Amino acid sequence: MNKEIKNMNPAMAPYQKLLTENPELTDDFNELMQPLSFPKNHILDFENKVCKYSYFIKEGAARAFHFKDGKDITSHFAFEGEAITAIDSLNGGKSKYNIEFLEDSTLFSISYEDMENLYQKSILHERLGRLFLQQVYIDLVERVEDLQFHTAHERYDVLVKKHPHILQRVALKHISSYLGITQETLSRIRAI
Amino acid sequence: MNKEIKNMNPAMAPYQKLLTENPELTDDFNELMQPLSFPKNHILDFENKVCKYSYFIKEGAARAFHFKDGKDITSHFAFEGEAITAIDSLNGGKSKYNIEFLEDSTLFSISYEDMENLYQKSILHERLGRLFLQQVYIDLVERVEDLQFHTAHERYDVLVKKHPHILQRVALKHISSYLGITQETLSRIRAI
DNA sequence: CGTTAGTTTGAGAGGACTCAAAGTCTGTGG
DNA sequence: CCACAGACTTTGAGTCCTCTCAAACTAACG
Repeated sequence: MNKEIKNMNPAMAPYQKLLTENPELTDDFNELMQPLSFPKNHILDFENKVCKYSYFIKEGAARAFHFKDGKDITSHFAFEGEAITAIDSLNGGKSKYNIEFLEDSTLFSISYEDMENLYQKSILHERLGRLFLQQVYIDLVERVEDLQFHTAHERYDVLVKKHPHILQRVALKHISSYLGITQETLSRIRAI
Repeated sequence: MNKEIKNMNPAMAPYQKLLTENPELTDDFNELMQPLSFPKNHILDFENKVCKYSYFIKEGAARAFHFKDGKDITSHFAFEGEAITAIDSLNGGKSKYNIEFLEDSTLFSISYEDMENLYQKSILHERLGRLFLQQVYIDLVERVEDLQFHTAHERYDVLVKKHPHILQRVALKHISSYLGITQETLSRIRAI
């Protein structure tokens, strides 16, 4: 959550605006966050387990992935200032996801339980949660549309344009599954 | 919002639980909702306009769609008890979506502005918004995964299994674009 | 400097697309 | 109540994109 505060720009998302206007919110979060660090390639294995934490990347990079028919499929990337979790455990069930660190990373964790307690602290805390979810929801709608009607080539172009840093920091095999295509197809797209 | 209250089941989503336990929340929403009705085929045209309302279907059905390269693409269906809006206007910008009613429909509308005011009314109101978004986010994650690595045939099977009512009430040409495939391909899948 | 992970290249198969045409359904006016 | 027009769906033929399987090349790391 720290980084967003520094990035004050006119197109700031509503949740970022709320954070800049209420620094105590960040403080409250920080109080409950546990600092952690993991080396490159470390895996948090939540498959068939209940994940009880959200992770906020301070330095480094991570991906969420699962296996489908034996194939490794990446569903999410997170870099500095971004969050990652086994999202399907958010309302208490077992997850199918794992989280792998793509670089030596430092991060903070906060348990869903602490987060729920924090939400009860004030209406502003609840609002932060709501506005944050609103933003990630809108972002995800864009991703759905991207997957729904763009060709592999178009999806790659969108990624290059919107998230160029991913290309520079993530192995192509992970990017290909994130785009919903094979490594070979991605390689051929890039060759053009 | 009304229908959810009636549907009490053990796997109730957290936001539904909150509503059943706090009927006043529903009352507050209902107070601000405007009843509306539209005939089949009626279109709410928000393309390049700012949409300021959310709609909750009481009776009937609707879809959100937009045009890509001249083609009509459905991104969302809503039936009794479900919500629909031009989602990309949620933080104030112009939309690319339209909403079409697929049956004669009665519904309620509530403006984003009223909704924001309602959220300020109490922490429970905020919480309802947060939990609702949490649920639709989780649902959307499933849809992303579905699009990301299932074949056209698998996506159709998922739809049949998870949302059989859609098949019975919506024209196949809309279902095909929702699945990200052509009408012809959908027809051939169904023929098997 | 060898081993392994990651990426590229090649050939062939299959799925989904486009364009075109033929059925089928639905609603409206006579 | 029937007939017709327009919308919707199915079927067909050919093409292109993406996949799989296989092998070669390249980079990273101990």
